[in-house]
Amino acid sequence: MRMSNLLLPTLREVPADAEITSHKLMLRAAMIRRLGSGIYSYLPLGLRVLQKVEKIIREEMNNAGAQELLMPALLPAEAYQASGRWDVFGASMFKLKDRYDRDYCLGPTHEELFTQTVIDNVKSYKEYPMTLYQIQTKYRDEARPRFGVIRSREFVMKDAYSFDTSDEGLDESYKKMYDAYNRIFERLGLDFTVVDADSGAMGGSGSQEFMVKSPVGEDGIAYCDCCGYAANYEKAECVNAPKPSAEDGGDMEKIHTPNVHTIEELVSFLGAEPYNFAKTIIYKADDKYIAAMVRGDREINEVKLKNLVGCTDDLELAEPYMVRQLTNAEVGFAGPVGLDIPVYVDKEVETMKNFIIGANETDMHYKNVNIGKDFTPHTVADIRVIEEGDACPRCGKPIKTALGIEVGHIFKLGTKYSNALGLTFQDEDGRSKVVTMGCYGIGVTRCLSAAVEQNNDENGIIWPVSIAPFEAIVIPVNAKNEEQTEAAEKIYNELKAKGIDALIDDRNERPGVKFKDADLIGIPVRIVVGKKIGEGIVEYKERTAQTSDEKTVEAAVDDVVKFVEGKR
RNA sequence: CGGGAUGUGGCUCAGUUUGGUAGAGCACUACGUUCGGGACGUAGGGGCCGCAGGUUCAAAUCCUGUCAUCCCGACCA
Repeated sequence: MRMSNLLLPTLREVPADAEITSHKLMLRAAMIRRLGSGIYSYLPLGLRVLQKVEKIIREEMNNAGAQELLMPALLPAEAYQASGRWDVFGASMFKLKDRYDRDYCLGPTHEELFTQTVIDNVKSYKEYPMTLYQIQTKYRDEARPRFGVIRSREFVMKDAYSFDTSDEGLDESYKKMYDAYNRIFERLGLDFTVVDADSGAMGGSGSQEFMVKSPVGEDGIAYCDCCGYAANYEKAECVNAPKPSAEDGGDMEKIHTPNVHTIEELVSFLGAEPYNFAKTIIYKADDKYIAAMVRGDREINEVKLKNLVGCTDDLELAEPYMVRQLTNAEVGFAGPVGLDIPVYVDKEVETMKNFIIGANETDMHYKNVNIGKDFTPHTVADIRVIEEGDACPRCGKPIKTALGIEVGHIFKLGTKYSNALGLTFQDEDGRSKVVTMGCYGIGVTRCLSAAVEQNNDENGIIWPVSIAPFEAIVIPVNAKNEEQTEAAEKIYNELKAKGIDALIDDRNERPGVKFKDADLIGIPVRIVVGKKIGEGIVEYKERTAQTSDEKTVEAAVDDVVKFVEGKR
């Protein structure tokens, strides 16, 4: 590609609406442009990267035996109504009507459609197992689009679905996808971690996420360097870490604690430690109210709690007026004693003796409280958020935590959708049996952001060769020097003849501008044709994170072409 | 959906407090000088100041409403 013909409006200044590095760089490098909140256009450079990512995904999916097809994005409501997700997705789904007032949506994910396709076209056990996939634009009306294409409302997703006649078959199909995903993200040049995950709204039994560790990640992950355990915060199992009890060992006693609402205030007022206190939070679960208790220095894991309670809508904090009504006190004094709603207690609280709780009375707490003696929990379970330094649930060593960008997620769905929609197959014995499913997603456009987020320096993007928009750029230093431009054209043509994605900066710009743009858009190899071309010598340089202290290397023209070839 | 902020040429922003003919830098066009890390000079083009009402002799500026965008939280590839 000739740079003089390329739509590449690079920006010197950072657009004001970009916050994180990858978003800023993708805008500056003219990969994307914003059209609305969470809606982006891909300019030629961005599209090239997108297509390279898609190509890698296709190759690995095809190698794993999956078949590509393409579904519509505009979907009649029926399929989603049948599975119940028309309501479950609710506000997150873009819904619209046609001229006859019929309901449609823009597809947020396609379990229903793939399931229906198999129902319509596959009958016999002989045709299983089968894995189908597509790379397609998805639509989700996100509550808060953010960070450029990391969380956008229109995005490209690779979604795959496996169909098996047995649980063992599902395990096998799942493993194939798991392996393919590892190869894909390795080829994309991402530094990623596979974590156990909650299966959330998708339903089903097991699920894992592919996380790119990054400070701008939206998910918390806990991992152990010793045994390799890794899990999303939502899922990470917690191990009790008992702390010393308060010394006072008498019976439960009500104490006056004026204007003490928070744990911190309580700590300084009573001279106790946060872990001597158990906090009680009132939640609204569907149309019911429940209470949840964790130790004072812990946080409630709402995903675990929601799964435990089994509510279908979102679990949310109870409204303040309801807290007042249920506890007969101002917010901040809730406790389990005398509370007329189910109390879910974190298992760590069971290790506590003589602790302090709210007394359901303004400005009052109880001390010397003990489970069993003073109140009875509805349920005791793991409902807290894991913390850095907690014991690893597998090997007991201290756990580490990080933030991650979720680039892939794989699920064992089981029979959730096949049951709901009626996907069965006829077995050898002529009986009708239910198909078991898996589903496997990759946020394709999100991968671009993740790659940029992980690979950049103060000068711009540093693309891994596998997904770089161009593999090499040829820069004649002086556009008006014929010897230089001719030599540059020759190298460019040789690179192209060898099938290398090459770019030539044939613009009549000063060298500084060309160098800055080449760095910004992150081309892996830069070839500069300058003054020494008379001696048959050009320079080349690799774009790496160590750009500043890496030397350019002089070489003969032919050697440079060979070098670029060797980088692939 | 709660909390905070911002809307002025393609991009970054000043001007709003205290109403009085719309500004700068970058980008763009032409010419000239330059040419190894985002050059310089001269001359140009481009904005109903988010939108709609209102107050006023006069509104980017004051008032009301509305829309949009971003950030912080609850949700997800």
